[in-house]
Amino acid sequence: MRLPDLLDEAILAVVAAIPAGRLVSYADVAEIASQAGYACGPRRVARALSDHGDQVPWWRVVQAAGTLAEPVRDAAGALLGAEGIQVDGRRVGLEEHRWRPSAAELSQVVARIEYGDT
DNA sequence: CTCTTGACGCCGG
DNA sequence: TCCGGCGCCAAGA
Repeated sequence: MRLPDLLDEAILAVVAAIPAGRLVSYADVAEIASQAGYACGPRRVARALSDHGDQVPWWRVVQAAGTLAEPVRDAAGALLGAEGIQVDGRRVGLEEHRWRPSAAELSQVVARIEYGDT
């Protein structure tokens, strides 16, 4: 298990900030992290979660089309259902539950990154 | 250095 | 809607 680098920590901090019952896409996480000063793309987010996802609510991160990532489809579906999100087989309502961090929430994320807390 | 490999995304058909 | 194709980008081999 690789040790998380600085960018991983930033990505994890963003995911950790997603409220229960809300969703974001991999690209959203990449965008938020970039706004926080840690530029990266969706594929980088996917890898960070693949390596260290167990430390954060990874199931709140879904694909841009609202579909669940194949390798973790079942687990994600169960966890999301437990949070009251309707799971239609392989898809969820990303648009309806999408989380867009306010300026305040964004600065909180930045602070947690600086603090080194995930 | 090149090549493959993804928990991805966008655009066409 | 569902694919296929291509772009993207960092990590390993």
